[in-house]
Amino acid sequence: MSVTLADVAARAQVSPATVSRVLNGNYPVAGPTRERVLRAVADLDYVLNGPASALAAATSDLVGILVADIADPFFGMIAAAVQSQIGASGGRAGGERLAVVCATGGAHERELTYLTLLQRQRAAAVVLTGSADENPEHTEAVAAKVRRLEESGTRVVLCGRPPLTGTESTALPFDNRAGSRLLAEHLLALGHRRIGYLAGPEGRTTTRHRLEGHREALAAYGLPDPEPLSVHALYERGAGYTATRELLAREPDLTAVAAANDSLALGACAALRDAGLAVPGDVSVTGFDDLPFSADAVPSLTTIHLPLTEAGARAGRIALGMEARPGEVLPVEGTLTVRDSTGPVRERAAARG
Amino acid sequence: MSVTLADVAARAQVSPATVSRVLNGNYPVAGPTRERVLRAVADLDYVLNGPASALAAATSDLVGILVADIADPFFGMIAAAVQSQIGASGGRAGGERLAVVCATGGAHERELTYLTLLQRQRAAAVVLTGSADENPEHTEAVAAKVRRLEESGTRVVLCGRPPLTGTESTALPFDNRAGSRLLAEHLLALGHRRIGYLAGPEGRTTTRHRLEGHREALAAYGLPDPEPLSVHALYERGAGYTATRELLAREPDLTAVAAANDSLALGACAALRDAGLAVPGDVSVTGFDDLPFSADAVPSLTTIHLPLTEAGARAGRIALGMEARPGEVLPVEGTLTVRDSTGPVRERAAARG
DNA sequence: TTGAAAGCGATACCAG
DNA sequence: CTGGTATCGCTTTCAA
Repeated sequence: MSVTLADVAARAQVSPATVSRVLNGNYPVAGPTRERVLRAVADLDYVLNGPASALAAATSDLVGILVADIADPFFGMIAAAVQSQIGASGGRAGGERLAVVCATGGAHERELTYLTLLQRQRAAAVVLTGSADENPEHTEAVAAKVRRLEESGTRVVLCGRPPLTGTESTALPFDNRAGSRLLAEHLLALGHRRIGYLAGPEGRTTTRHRLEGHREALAAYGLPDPEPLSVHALYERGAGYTATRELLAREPDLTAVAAANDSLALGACAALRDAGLAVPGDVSVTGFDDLPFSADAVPSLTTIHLPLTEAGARAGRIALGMEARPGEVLPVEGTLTVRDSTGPVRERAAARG
Repeated sequence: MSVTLADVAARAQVSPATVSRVLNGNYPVAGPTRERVLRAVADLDYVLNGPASALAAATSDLVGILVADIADPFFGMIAAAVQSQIGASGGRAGGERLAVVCATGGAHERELTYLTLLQRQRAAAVVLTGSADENPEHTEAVAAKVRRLEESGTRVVLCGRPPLTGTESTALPFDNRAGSRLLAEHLLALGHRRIGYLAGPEGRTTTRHRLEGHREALAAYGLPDPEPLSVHALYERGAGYTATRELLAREPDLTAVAAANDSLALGACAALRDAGLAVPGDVSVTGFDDLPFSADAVPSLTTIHLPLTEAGARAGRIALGMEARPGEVLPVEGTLTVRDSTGPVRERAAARG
């Protein structure tokens, strides 16, 4: 079969224990001995057996990252940042840790399934990203699973997600409510009064918080509850497209559309274009997440800058046990970034003419 | 400690062997016995120990996916498709397999590092995506690593990447040359003659193949070699921005810009806008990858439709050993999709006026 | 600083 | 169809 630690030990004329110590670098080993071992490792082209060491050490080098959708750059950026930290250094066996990225599709059930799978792998840490399902039963089911993971030594981090009470997990929540409020205030300050709102899917924390922020801003301007101007849709471009067409059919005199995330905003742009409405000027579109490409798609864009990379990197460090105490909550604040002016309100009829 | 298979066996009054058989479902077990075991598993809330079974079985439930950049939807779509297959069914222990996504940043060195890490994990399969480094030494180093992985039972799939000779890996290459040629032909047919070209980073297979296709098209029209109108840049939006500004400064009379991938195209759009050139009409921009959001960013877009989802799904199935014979090459053809008209050539001066 | 040896928890072969 | 058990390769006390 393949080369084992014993083979290396034999060649270096030391005991397996010593080889293990050299490889893990967690025990003192004399210089010359160390050299000899490393040479043997190189000579034999030896690669440690991960499962075997994980079994013996009762922990692995894997870090799980749960996201709703890998193809969505919102999660991609977070995952990349987490990985840049966990791959950077540390880890057992002088090695790097590997990121297991799991796409839940926002389905609660798959979230639990993946947590079990990661528990099975004895993952060193798990990072849960994005919005959480608000169903109390589901929340409790996740909390229970998290507790079990923690009992078996897995560190849990919540990134862009509310804290999970009764667990030791560290939370890095985003201030979605304030961000959304600022976004709406921006449109209101420009004079918009009939603002369509693309809310996310129902029953998710981000959806509710962002919608609440939006409402607060309108209320402060003495405007009626925006309920009739809001549509719920999945956080996907296609859903944003459909929802916007629906909104336009229902409320033809909108002057602006605010979206709860950038994917929805992109869909809105496409829908407006197909409806014969030019995007900058005629109807303003605002996104939320401030993804790099969004500014190209939505030339007059106002977004809330969520420091995804920073948050992901922090999550990664916490996952490695380099920061934070158990159960700590470290809010990640959003910053309003006006990418470009959304311009003055125009009469749709005129612009269309 | 935690519940083990032996505990389950005791509670179900069967041997550990039987529990293992029930859990893996790969040996016949009598109905009633099976029931009893499953009940015990549920009662004890038992979760299989992944490392232990991987050690005993000499293979794990992990599938590695190497990508250049997780935050790039090009790779995100492929990774999502691979995952949809491998998570769907099969796998040991009636369970699903987990995807380990590794971001190499296009760096050859990290590619080898990750392959070693996956070898250490005894990954069931590895999917290498995207362009390959053309340096012969590097190619040989990767091939050697792949051979070693294959020797230890890991299946290797190359998705959107050229075949690796001397290995048993299955390749699903894209026809980059033909795609790029079609793209340039499209612009030429519209009357463009001074076409800027944003090539990818030097020394990568996709860069070369796409550039060759571009050149072939120009040559067929009797145009000079486009060398002076080409700029190499990393496959990133920021690099596309910089490269386009550079190109515009050097060649002020361009009427179109073709980009070797969509990230570059997005950067080009931003650069043109900042340079005071409107995007549709004044200068045409073409992307390559046909990512969902690109059409929003580049309203007059022509792209080569690369069936990323289909290719990823096939890669996933092959990784599970459900398709293809060792060493097989299954080309994935691109299809020219004209998303929208890039419109007639206009005099830049006029458009600017 | 190094070695010997007892597990870690499942798998799969060999019997029955 | 089920049970006993050697084995997988490494980690980590405990001694020396």
